[in-house]
Amino acid sequence: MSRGIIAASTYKARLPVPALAPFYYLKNFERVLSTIASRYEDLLLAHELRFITAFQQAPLNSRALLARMVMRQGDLFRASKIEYSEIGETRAAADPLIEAGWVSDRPLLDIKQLQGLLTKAELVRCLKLPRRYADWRKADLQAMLAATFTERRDFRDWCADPGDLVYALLVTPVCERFRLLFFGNDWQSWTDFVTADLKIFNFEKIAQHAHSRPFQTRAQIDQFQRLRECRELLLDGTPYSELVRMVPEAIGDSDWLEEERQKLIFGIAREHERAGDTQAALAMYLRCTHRGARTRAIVLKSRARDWEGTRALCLKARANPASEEELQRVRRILPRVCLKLGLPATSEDPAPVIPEFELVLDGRPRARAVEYLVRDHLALELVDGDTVRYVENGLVNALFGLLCWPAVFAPVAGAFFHDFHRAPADLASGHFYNRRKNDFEVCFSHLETDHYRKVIWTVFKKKWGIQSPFVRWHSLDRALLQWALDCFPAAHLRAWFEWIVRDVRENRAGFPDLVQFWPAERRYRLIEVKGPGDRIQDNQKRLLEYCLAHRMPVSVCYVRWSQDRPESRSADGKQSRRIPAEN
DNA sequence: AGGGGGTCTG
DNA sequence: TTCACACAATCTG
DNA sequence: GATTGTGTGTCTCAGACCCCCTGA
Ligand SMILES: [Mn+2]
Ligand SMILES: [Mn+2]
Repeated sequence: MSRGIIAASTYKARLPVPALAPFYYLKNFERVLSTIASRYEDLLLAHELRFITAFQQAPLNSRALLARMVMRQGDLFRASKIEYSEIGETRAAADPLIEAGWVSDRPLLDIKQLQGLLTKAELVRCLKLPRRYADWRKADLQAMLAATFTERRDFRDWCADPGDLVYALLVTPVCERFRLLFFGNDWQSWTDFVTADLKIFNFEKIAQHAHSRPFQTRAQIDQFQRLRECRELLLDGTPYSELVRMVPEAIGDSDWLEEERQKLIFGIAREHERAGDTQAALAMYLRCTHRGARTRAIVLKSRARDWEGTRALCLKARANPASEEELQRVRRILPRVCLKLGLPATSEDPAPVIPEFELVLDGRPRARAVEYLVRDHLALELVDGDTVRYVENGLVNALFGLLCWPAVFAPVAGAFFHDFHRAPADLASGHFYNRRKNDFEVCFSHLETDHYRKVIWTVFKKKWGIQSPFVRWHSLDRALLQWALDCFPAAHLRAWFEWIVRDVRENRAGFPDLVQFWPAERRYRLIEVKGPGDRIQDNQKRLLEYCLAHRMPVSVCYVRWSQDRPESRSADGKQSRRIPAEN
């Protein structure tokens, strides 16, 4: 084989790989540092300030290397994998950031760290192992090597490769804290800069003056980190007595931190419950303000056969329900409890009857999601099969997100911290709607005239592709939107939207699987598909009942496979409630 | 050699 | 920091 | 029937790369 052929066969045609500008990471890290320095001027500790100052005074290449390491995953990097354009071509003989101990260019690596840096083939070559080890599975190789090599060595002492070295990032604690100060959470990372700059994700632009800082005091920062530790301990199955002592005291000066704290307490109570320690769980639930805590307390009390206590809690919950779910569960539990106590069951309106019909389909079960089969079956008889769509929550959420775009991204204090928000920070907080009531009123008022169609189309075109918690762009197209605007009455839109803002977290999900449009008649219906063995979920039931109360055309389609025997479901009185599949 | 799963990349 | 589904196990009346 | 918990498939940004498996 000639060299040319080898070269041609090993050459990988590189599709347009996005390239980052020279010193890309440095520029962004400097932006971050100056943001943090000015925003947290009053809160930074001496060693954090010292780091910032030392960084800013270091020479270009030195800064670029550190910035590159901070903003990428991991804390060990092979020099040969870092492009010159990222950090510059030459390195100073004496690097002040290395001398200060922020970075090391000769870290001692154990065999496992070395293995993380090299492929299996490279590892075998570097360690001068017999060629046959390259055929071992990597896990076996790792076990064998761990037993053979127990010492830590500099990379250049492990490998005879003179051209390469390894850098280690040693300031991880400070950088992790800066990440927290910048993003206000611990799930976002510096890679958001990259994905945003490459236009992989587009974020709504929030005016700088509307940005706030997530932490107002040093104590809040410490409390957040404490909560994070507790969450990790909880996952590790730490003894609860120890864990409970770790939980911070009530946080009076930050709503969202206190909510995080309550969420942690709820999680700990949940673990108590699972471990069978009902007493402790109940006590924690009763003191916990996290959504759902009171519901759990009701369940535990009724399980303990404390009927009086259960009833008292139920009545309290019914008078002031924390959520639709709580109300639903109280409605189910309270009659049973009253029965136990010999009290007359409080009269409730009977649950509305959800229209349903049955569809008998051929074909193998499980071949494809049953929703698609029903969609295609319904589409068969239509001129335009596209008018039946499998949308689930996507469509109504998108309409809501488009009409209410200005409210969702309203510059509320404490909602936006940086340029990478998919949603305001308090979206799921329970205060979300109240803090934007006026903005939502403006948006909803468009529904009183035909104006809302224009508003939705305008936002659709103007904001296309921008991340939103309610709009998933790839599941939207113009035809779908057009039919939705033609066929959904404004009153129905308003009812759905009010349902969503009532409890964003809980009520944005549960919409039926399919939507069918009759554009000529400006008519629609929603269909929840249920395969055999699938029953209506609680949140679907709540939404369907709400829709029925607003006289919307919703129904449930029960699917039966043609080779199966008819279910008893169709044998009893329910048959009469069926509505035909057509119309 | 080729496919699938997982991870990293920009 | 998904959501919905399929299925199993358990308890209750 | 109610309830809870489990696993799974779907979504993730697409493509390159690594590792492992299968089967000629
Ligand atoms: Mn569904
Ligand atoms: Mn369904």
